[in-house]
Amino acid sequence: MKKQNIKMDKLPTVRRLPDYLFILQELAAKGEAYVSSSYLAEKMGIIAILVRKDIELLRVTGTPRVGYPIELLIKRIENFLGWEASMDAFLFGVGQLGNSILANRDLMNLGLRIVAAFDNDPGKISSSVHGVPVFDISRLKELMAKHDIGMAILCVPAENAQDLCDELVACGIRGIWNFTSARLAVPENVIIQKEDPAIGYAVLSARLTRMQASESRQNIGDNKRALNG
Amino acid sequence: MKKQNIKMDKLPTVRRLPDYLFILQELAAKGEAYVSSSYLAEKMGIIAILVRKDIELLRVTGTPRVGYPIELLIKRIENFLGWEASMDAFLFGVGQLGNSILANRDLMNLGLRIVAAFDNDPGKISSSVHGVPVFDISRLKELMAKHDIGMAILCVPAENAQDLCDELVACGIRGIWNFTSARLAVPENVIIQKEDPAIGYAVLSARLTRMQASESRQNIGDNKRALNG
DNA sequence: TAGATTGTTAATCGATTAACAATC
DNA sequence: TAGATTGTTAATCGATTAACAATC
Repeated sequence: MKKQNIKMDKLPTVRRLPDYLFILQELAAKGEAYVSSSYLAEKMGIIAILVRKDIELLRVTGTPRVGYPIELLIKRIENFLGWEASMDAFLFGVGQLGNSILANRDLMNLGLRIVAAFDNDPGKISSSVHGVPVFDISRLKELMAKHDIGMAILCVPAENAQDLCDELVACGIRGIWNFTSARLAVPENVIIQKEDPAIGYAVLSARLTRMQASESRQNIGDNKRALNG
Repeated sequence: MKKQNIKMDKLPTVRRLPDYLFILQELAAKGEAYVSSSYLAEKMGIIAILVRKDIELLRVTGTPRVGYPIELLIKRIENFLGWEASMDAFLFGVGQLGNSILANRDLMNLGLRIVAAFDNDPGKISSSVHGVPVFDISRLKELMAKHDIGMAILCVPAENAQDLCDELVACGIRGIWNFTSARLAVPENVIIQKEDPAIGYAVLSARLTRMQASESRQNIGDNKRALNG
């Protein structure tokens, strides 16, 4: 049971790919065939050379003065992410958070198919929440055998997360998308992706704090200038 | 209107701080006074020297053979993130996602106080959702004047996000936590933190794909060895 | 041809890791 | 004193950025 899985190569690029994909799909829908690195850069808020480097990684070559072929870019991004085929998933914990993930159309559009949800509250067992059947957690093994499940989405209370995780690992799950605040320990061959709102909150807080500090420094500077002037 | 705000310095460290904080608070609750870098490293799944570098950035010094003072670490992390005081926020869009954020106790514990929520559906206006009053969006300006709001949390449909964002900027908001899939354009002095589940999904997908590929390569290797043997 | 845009090679920058001296 | 752990300095690594040649 290790806490850390193998490091992902090219992580910054991978993190940008969904955004590229979204922009490219918009262009494709408008009937565009080619896109320049500078166009993508402007849309993404990054610089063009970085876009070209990302595209180089996707092994797509462009044409000077024309740009890069949009359909091929889309195909290569999907290939890079393993998104050519849709992925079947189970979701655990049909509370507020679980519900909001079941309702998320964006993830569906990216090929995530939540084929069943689980809860241990008998009141939540039902034939369908956002079109997904909800089962008692006791039926996990039975239903795992019936589906080819690529990942489990965890939205249960943090205190139940490790136990559930162990059960999932025992059932042979390879990917866990962890929306709980629990730090899960898993074997090396299981991949965990933790989704922690505290991180985004921390980054935003830190930037706001820095900005306010720099503004008040500037104000002091302004006052000084005013006094000097 | 620029899409990109100024780059955050020391972003990788900032992203680790909430996790440190959580571990340190657990230790403090158990009555511990000191912690070693190797203990923190093991809990976080990183190496000890990286922990020491992060702590160096927090300007906390330790004692050889004893470790680092836990209370001071906590204080310095909170200071670094601007978390000494709680932050008042408005939340926009009381759908599934908005509800799940209103229900999130972890964020409350980090000092985020959502003092009001807004929606344009009359059916959702109520005196309290998870203890937070829900107002019609028309009352935004009036209520902005009454509170010292540090950030806005956006959970509205993506197609309404830019309009709302413009209105918030006009009201003087400085920080926007964007849970919609919209790419928002704001002036340079407004900070946006986008929370995009597609990124986590992409990283997990990519790692699963890589792992499967390396495993099947290994199997081929095994077969070859078997054939050769 | 002229000019825009890609592709390549090198430089820079920042984060991580290593080595080891200092210190309790 | 011996040994564990911090603190410092340097090395490495990977991502970003710059410069410019190649190409349509």
